[in-house]
Amino acid sequence: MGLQYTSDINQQEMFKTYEAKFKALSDQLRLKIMYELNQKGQICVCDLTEIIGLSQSKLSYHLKILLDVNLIEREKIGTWNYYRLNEEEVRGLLSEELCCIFYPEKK
Amino acid sequence: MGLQYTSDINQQEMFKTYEAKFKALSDQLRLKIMYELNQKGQICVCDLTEIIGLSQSKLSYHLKILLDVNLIEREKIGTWNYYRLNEEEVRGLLSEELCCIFYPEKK
DNA sequence: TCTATTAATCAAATTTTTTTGATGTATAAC
DNA sequence: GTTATACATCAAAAAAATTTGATTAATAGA
Repeated sequence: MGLQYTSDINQQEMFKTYEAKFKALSDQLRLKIMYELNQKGQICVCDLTEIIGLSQSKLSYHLKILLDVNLIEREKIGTWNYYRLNEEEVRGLLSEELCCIFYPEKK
Repeated sequence: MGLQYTSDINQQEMFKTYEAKFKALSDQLRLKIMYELNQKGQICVCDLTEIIGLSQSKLSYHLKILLDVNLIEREKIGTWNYYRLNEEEVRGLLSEELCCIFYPEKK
């Protein structure tokens, strides 16, 4: 069992949190990003622009949205920023059927 | 090449489908609607306006968005339209932790 | 040092969503 | 019939998200 959200304040906070997470997922480009991160495990921005065919600033914009709601993680290595899925977060949000957009098989 | 072409099309269709579903969920009011439908099982629009405190036209607008992506179902009984969750759909999309926004216990 | 590459961020323009109030249709109640 | 309630839908206004191009800063290599 998860946490109990009995008070209206907490409930409203909870809805706000999930609103942001679902909003982050409600975009084809960002779903494609999630998919590619899942496929490749970890990618730098420079490679993602080629794979997805987005301008760099557009990609940065969408990555930030996913990062802000904790669906993906960033690691800086020298000049490059590598991104990967936050699998725990994704598993807590999405059905096993989708996890982790779109997980090839159960672990 | 034809195969690849076809699979890209399907993938794009898939992303479009999930984009719409997540977009429907990416709103506090609609999450609250989902929550109340889950709590009450089935509600008519007239009661929902009071419970959620929305104008009727606004509520109809948001219900249609959820209905269009198959997350909720409608049944007309006399003058009233009753809405309820589409549990199968919700289970196929969301984690057990959330299902069905926010399912009280596992079945 | 000078130059190229990586990538975040900003402001302006554009596009999409949401809200609001009004209207229309159907059923029910008197 | 007349009136009230239920609810979908429309068009215009308001609000929010996205795109674009430019700028900036940091690192790496010649």
